[in-house]
Amino acid sequence: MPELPEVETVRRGLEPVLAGRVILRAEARRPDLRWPLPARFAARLTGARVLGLRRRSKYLLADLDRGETLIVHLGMSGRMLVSGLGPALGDAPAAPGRHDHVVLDVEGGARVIFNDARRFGAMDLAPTAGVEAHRLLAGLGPEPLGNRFGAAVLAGALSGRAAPVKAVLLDQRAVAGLGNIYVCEALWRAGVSPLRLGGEVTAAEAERLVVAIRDVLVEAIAAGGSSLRDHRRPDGELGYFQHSFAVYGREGEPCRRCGGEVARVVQSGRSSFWCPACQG
DNA sequence: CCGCGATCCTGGGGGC
DNA sequence: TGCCCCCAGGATCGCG
Repeated sequence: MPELPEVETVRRGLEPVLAGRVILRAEARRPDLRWPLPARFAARLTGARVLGLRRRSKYLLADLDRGETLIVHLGMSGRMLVSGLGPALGDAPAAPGRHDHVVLDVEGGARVIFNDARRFGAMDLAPTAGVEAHRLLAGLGPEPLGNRFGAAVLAGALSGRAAPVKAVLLDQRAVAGLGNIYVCEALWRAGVSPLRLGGEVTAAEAERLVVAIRDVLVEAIAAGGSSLRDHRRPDGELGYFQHSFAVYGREGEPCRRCGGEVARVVQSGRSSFWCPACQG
């Protein structure tokens, strides 16, 4: 599910609930997520104060006052849901249900539940110092909205690659945080076919791709992400960027630029949506 | 090293 | 209503 804009939306929703607060109680209801939860997971969280919430690519990082950082990946279907904000809001802490794998009760009465039907999500705890060297984070490329990403960096990642540009953009080592939706949308905005080989992408196209990637991510974050099936904001509300898709999920519908028909092609098992008329 | 198919898991939607 | 097949926002692993 969640690509960078959805994870950033979750981070922003959790921050006011978690930042500066003590986790009074933690419960691991199912330890077998994508990988097993680390030893003494609940005990290491219980009593810890959350110093702040960061995002790296599609990972949420909660820094704790004990020198550890909670690393969270939402996988395909993961959600972080907040309840218990108080009777004034008509909201009592939700009783954990099916697929609610981790429950955090926070100082002040809020409850944060990690729900993940498919269990492709993951959590781990690691020392805050050097957390960027954690095995899940070490190989990630630059943040697309950060200063270390640009046309030269992208061109370098594409250069010499025989894989389609679609695959290179999905590979988190080239640039970190894009998934199937935003790669399709960025390629459409840049006028580049997903089928083009990485090594055949010109410098001008790489520049257009950088602009397109940044624009689509910024717009999607402002919309609270895209809610197709699984994505929810922590307050349960939906994102609405799905209404702005130019190509994703629009096979057979008219291209918003040229009126041609949006096509779908499967590349390494994932659907690519594109306009053959205006993506060369 | 590179590219790609298979794989983990569950649920929703469409067709019959 | 029920069943079956296909599809899904991710990322790793192993094979050729």
